Amino acid sequence: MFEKEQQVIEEKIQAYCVENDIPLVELKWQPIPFSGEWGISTSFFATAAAEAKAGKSKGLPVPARAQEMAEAARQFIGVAPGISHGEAVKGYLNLYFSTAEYARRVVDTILADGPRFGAGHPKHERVMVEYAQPNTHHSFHIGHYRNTILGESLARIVQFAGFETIRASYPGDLGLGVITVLWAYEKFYKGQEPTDIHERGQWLLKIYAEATNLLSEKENETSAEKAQRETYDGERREMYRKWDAGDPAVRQLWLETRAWSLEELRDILMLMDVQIDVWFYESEVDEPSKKIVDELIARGIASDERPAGPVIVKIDEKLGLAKEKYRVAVILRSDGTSLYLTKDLALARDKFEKFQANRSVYVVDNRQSLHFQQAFKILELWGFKQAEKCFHLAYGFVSLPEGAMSARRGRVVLFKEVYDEAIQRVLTVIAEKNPTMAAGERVGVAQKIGMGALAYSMLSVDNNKDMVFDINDALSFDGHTGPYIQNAVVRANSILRKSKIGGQTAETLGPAHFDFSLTTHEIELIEQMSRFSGVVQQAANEYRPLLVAVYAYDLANTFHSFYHAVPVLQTDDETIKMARLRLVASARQVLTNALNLLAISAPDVM
RNA sequence: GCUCCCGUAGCUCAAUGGAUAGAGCAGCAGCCUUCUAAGCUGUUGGUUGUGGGUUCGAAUCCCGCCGGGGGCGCCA
Repeated sequence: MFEKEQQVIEEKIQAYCVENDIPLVELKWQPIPFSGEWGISTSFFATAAAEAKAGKSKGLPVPARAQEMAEAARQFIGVAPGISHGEAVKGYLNLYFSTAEYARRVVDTILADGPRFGAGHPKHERVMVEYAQPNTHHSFHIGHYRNTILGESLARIVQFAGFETIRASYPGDLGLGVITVLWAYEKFYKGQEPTDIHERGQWLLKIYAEATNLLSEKENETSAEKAQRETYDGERREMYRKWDAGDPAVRQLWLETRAWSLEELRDILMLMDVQIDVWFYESEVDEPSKKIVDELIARGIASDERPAGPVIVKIDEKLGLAKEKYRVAVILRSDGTSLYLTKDLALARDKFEKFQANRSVYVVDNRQSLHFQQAFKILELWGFKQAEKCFHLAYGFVSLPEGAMSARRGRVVLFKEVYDEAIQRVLTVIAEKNPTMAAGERVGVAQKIGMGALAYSMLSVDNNKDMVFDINDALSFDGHTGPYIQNAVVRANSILRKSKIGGQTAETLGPAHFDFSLTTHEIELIEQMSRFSGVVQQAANEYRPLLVAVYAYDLANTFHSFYHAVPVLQTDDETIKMARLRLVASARQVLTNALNLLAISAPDVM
């Protein structure tokens, strides 16, 4: 936020080094990492080490020489604009800001920029983020939720950082699993249909689990049971064949039941405040993907082993690798039908060519790492330049305390169940903690808090870590949680609500003066808020919503401490009161902006 | 066999080459006639799985080993 001042100082340090024949390596600035102190610092270790290597050192150990340089640089810089004083400590040069001036500038900027505070400059680059890829004919479970909240948060962060952003969903509407549901529905449940959107979606999952059970080989099964099972399987295969041949009745049934799943999905996305820009369906890239296979065969990249075997790409061999790494990938079944991998080839191309993406991020769990490595390598072999702009953002999969989730066995935790439970639990807490809250307001508040708790529990764990979903942890409202951060916003609100002065609010009152003795709580608050845009950029560059989640918590923590220790409305001095009111309004704004990047909104009261 | 991910306080997790490895939960001791106690303050708790290496400096990078999980020719 203070680029100009920083640049002036950098130039001075560079001048100092030139004058003294010091090979300056880098100037990496970081905030002074001590709470309640405000400024920037840089170390001289790298430069001192470089000097020693170049044989220019005077025989001093690196740390001592770094300290010497820091001290000399401090003296050389002397008086710099915006800097109150400097100090050289343990090889670091610490420069402290002129508090009053910066405090005012930070607060004024936040209140002027409002919801845009922290946003990056336009990057003139378009990023497509693909997430929310549940299979149809199943129901949306808590693993899909991790995927979706991660993708949505990433999309918001990338967009806020200044990239043009396209949100893409890719439901799996094809394959044996889907056909299994169609078969069982037609055979056992035809004509039935629950009316509620969620009941209907969940019912399909139940049918799937039942059907899988009927079709699985049992231990000690009798010959009659075996015959029964094989008959069923034959019927299912026949259903698949009909689908592939475009049989109107089967296609009609497929579209109808698919719509049930998609309606449920859209309803959940609405609850999550997710708006998808582009819907891809596996069924739509099915045909185009087969054409790519033909081309790969024609160009000798793929080997066609039909009819005895499938169409394969021997990736390691093509790359001339000695050890097996990308293996052999099957890109077309021997019967000519496409696979998941086949379709991803066509989809990748469409993303860049039809939607003019410059980068393509796939938010998919880490069990599919090999799949994407293969897909990207095949694209590369095919000569598709943008293959290098494809990035698989892998995240650890979600399991349950009793083991992995399994749709087949019906052992899943559905998102909707957790959502309903969340609201019930929050309503209980409201009844206990805020009994005066208006009845009509409670459900809306409960939704925000419940969703905040859930979202934060997912986003506050780094994406590459596997996670065991425990509903009690996920719906905790104390400590390191979403509601803790929401509560900071609510407390700020409460102060501001009571602060109205002649119809004016803290935002509309003019600039406040901070030239009084600030407490460490105030300094820390201002320091953290000034770092927000840097956090956004880093999170966008590294595709890591976690960084924003951590930031939001730290800021809320600082605000809670401030709230407890520093009086605002009870301050007698009007100047200080104004300044603090604007500080509170700023904190509320930055917290709100950060929460928004996590797809969390704070209620007005809680 | 090959390959990917993980291992940090009793538990769940931060810190990804820099200053004193930090939070939450659990435990202990305090704080509501004072802007919302879903909060605040204090405190207990660490040989960062292990052995080497690189570096002025390693939880972080490299190699080996141990432990856990995932993936590997016609599932998605």
